[in-house]
Amino acid sequence: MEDKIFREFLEKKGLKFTKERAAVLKEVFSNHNHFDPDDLYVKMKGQGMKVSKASVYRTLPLLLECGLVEQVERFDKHAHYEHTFGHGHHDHLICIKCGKVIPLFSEKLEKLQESLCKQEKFRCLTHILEIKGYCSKCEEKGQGGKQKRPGV
Amino acid sequence: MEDKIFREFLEKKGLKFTKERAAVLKEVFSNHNHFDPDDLYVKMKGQGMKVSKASVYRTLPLLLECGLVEQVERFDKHAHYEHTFGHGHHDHLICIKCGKVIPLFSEKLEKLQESLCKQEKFRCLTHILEIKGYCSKCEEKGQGGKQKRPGV
DNA sequence: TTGTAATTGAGAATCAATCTCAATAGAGGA
DNA sequence: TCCTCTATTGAGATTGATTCTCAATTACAA
Ligand SMILES: [Mn+2]
Ligand SMILES: [Mn+2]
Ligand SMILES: [Zn+2]
Ligand SMILES: [Zn+2]
Repeated sequence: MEDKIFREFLEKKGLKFTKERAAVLKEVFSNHNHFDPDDLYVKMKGQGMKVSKASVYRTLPLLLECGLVEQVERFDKHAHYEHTFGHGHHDHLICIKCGKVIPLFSEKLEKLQESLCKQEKFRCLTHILEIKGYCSKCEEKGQGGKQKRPGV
Repeated sequence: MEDKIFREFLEKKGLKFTKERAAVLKEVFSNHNHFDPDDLYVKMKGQGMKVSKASVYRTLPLLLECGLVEQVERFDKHAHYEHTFGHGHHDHLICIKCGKVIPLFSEKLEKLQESLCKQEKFRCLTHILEIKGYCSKCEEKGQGGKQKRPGV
């Protein structure tokens, strides 16, 4: 399914559905975790797949452009992604103590954003909402100890 | 005012309110624009102020920690900030064609986020909401032409 | 004044991301 | 099939923001 979408997207742009691009796509959709480009590259190499780092870095923006993946939690120094096809768009609650990422979706929230954009005559295409704080576990344990993700 | 806040914050941490830190603070509050660390450094140098890049990069996280500045629009490759003291928190609409950044604040939106967090038993501290699309001007001009900010 | 710890700046180091470029692959045409 | 043209690839070099290192300096309190 995502193959079809990607293939058609590439065709429309006069680009080819090569095995390297197919491999990246496949890996991206192999599970539902968030990932960063290097993770992906290492994992593919580990499985004996044939790709270069350059191809990974070149393919991800294409997947982004055709809407198969979205970027998430860029408070780290490098980009993170997740595939979105087959899921819906969602936002993220991020625990600054343990690093846990909790997906959040609210129709009401989405609608409200849309209506606010309309008021500004702004045509909204995408958005990123990241809420940072303490997850229930870390909250009850108290906030002592070292943050896993300082500077947030 | 912001001097007082910063000074007390530093004191509480056993850090000193040095002239370098004071200079960065002053520059950050000299106007209401968004900025990035290098801009700030160059501007300070241009005015003959005495700072190093290292001090700028060291001071900004402190200002972040004490709530005098917030980070915004990290879709560029480097960090951007704005001072928030004396303003309220607000979110941003970002035009992917011309790069314009439109501040947005909605009490309703903030409250809704809070209540969603409560449902998840998540203690929310901060959040970043960035909505990307076309501003009214770019929308009416049509979307032809090259994006100023590709990859968004 | 002296001791101690924090701070500073210059430059080196890091490291994600991008770019370069020669070698390849693939599609279509002759 | 053979040729040509263009897109693609990977290895490695390069970039550029940020962080780190470390010797020199400063601030402060005893
Ligand atoms: Mn997610
Ligand atoms: Mn703003
Ligand atoms: Zn947690
Ligand atoms: Zn615009």
